[in-house]
Amino acid sequence: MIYADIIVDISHEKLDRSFQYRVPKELEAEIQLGMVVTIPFGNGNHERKGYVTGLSDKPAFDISKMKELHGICSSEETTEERLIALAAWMKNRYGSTMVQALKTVLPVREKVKAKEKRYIVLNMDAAAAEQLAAELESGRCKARARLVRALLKEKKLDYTKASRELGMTASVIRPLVDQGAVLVTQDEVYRMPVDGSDIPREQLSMLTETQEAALLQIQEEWKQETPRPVLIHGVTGSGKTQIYMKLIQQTVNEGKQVIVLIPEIALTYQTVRRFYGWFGDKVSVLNSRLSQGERYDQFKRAKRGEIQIMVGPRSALFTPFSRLGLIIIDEEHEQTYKSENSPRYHARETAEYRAQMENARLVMGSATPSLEAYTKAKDGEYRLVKLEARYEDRPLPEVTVVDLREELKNGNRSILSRSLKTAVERRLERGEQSVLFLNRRGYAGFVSCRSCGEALKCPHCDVALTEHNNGKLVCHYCGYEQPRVEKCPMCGSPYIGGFKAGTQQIEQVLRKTFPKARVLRMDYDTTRTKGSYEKILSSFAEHKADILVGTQMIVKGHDFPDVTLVGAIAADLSLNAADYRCAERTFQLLTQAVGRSGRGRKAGEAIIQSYHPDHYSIQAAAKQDYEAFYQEEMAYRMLMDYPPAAHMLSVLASGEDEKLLEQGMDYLAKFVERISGKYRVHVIGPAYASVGKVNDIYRKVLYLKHKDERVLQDIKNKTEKYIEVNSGFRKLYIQFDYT
DNA sequence: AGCACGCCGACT
DNA sequence: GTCGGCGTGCTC
Repeated sequence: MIYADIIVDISHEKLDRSFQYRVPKELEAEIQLGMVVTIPFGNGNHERKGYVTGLSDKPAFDISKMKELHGICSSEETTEERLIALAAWMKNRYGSTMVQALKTVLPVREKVKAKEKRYIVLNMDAAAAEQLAAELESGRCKARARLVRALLKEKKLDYTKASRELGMTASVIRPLVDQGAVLVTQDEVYRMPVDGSDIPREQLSMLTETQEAALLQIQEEWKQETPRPVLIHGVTGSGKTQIYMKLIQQTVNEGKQVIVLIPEIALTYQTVRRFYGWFGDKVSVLNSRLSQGERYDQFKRAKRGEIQIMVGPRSALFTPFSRLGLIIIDEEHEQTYKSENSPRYHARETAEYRAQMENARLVMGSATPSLEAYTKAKDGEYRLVKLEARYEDRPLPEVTVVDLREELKNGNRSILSRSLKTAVERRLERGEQSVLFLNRRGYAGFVSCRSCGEALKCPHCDVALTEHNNGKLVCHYCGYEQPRVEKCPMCGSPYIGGFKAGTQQIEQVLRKTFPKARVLRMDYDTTRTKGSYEKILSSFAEHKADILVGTQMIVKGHDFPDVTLVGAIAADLSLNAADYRCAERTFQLLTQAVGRSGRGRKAGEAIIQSYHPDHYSIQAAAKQDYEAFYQEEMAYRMLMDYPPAAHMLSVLASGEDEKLLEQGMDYLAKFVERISGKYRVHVIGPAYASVGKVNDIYRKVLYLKHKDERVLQDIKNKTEKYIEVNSGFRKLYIQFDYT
């Protein structure tokens, strides 16, 4: 006897789990993981669709109460099945549940139905409704009267909103529907995220010689029997985009479809415009601001073959194309390609798998490839294509690294070094623009005591509080607020204050130092409202300001031809993050920043301020020398057994009970040591996670390192089982992640 | 989501 | 007692 775990295709959080059904004898040979089946469900035994998420020969439920599944839906939806197979792979690779993997791969199914616009409307005129309401009130039907009254005020009510805000349940609404008093309707109109119809069509521009050579190499690889993924290593401004466009065009001409992944931050109106300009209505663009409904519409259009090209962030990878021919990942090194939620998949790996599964090609590009990808390219797993020349042979900007320690020794306590100050002055005189950025990733403008060194922390989240302009101290995790303090709560010293390194402070310094300059600020605070991001960028592009100051978001992918100076205020803020990738991130950011200078006809300059001017990531970035950085960084990773030299698995546990968490993690660490003895796995921790406490939930983490990924996978599977059978872990939430 | 169950106030 | 509204909980 075979039993199948099935996820019911109904959209509700309550049904977010699987149910077990008997598989009829005649279907035993045929049934497979990921298939769509029909099942009787619920009290009325309504027939519904479900997905097979597990098969077993042992029942996990009282057999006398178990129903038998009806049949297999003939695989009309082959794309869907392939995506379910992808989900199954993700489940194994990243260690999530099948439900979570399915939800990631088929957001269509549950999210859509949940968000599908259903409305309640009156089915009678106002007078009749008024009478009905009165009748219902005089009777005992208070809830129904409430609904009718609400409908009199607002003739179209959102179904879910109505049930939440008015406390309606189906048993209130249904009798009214049966009675014919109201109607439940739903509209199904495509909502276009961006209307591309008014954007003029453009011809693809001619390729330069170097671009043409790169294109030929890629096409040559595609002619191989089993084409490898291609990694384009092209310096900033070498024109990778033009190559992508040619490849997309070629693929579409072959009658196949294309997915283009772009980091969220680069999905600006400019980018979207370019795609529409080149490919018109063959393209659809996704972004995270789209509602679930809008997103679903675009997926549906893709499934029906109405579009051939999908552009979007990480999640666009799951576009249900049936004839997928090419996946492009731009800015392959970007952190956003790694999902933060379970399954914590990486878009590069997952794209590689999907491409292989569907016989599609994969092309990645970056000016600063991730160590993982570049290592694979070096090992011949990926085909490496280099694109060295800068577009129109523009020279690289001249880079100066300023030692901030020297500045302090010479009595300059300002955020601006003397060289940066004079450089900005020169731009102002010449009417050119400057960009100054502060890499505050993972860093907050904390308040600390200069006498005991203690920083003020959030009582719930154990992270440093950030000082805002209004004088309040705010926790960026949970939103906790407290007024500014005059004395250090630890030692009573009055010497307590902020570390003045936020973009706001820099903006103030700039305004004071250059009173005539027009300064624009762009950071998380100024880009929160809709459209403000584009507004700031376009007003700077139109030269309505002289200086743009902001966080790293300003150095990603925007072309400002009049910018001839880029300054990194404190390059080493990111170097001090508690993460083995901090040098890589610093190098990437600085390289990108330097590349932003001198994109127009005028020569550019870049100034990097740092307390570690000799660090290889800063030196290599200054010289735009990727290879030098790669050698140094790879040596460090090999020495320390960090990825990609070895593989690393993190086990993150969280729970409300700190004692229990501590005990559980210690047990887990011992268990892992015991079962991994013969493999010599390196176990680190357990330690508190970098954010040790969020909303009163404690978090601890354990790291495992080993050269062979399969060893870690084996340990992960065994640990998962151990956790499952041990009731001591019931109250802990445990997540695995390959970092 | 959709169904049964059971509680509770109103009326025979 | 009984009837019906309406919240609650379960679905293999």
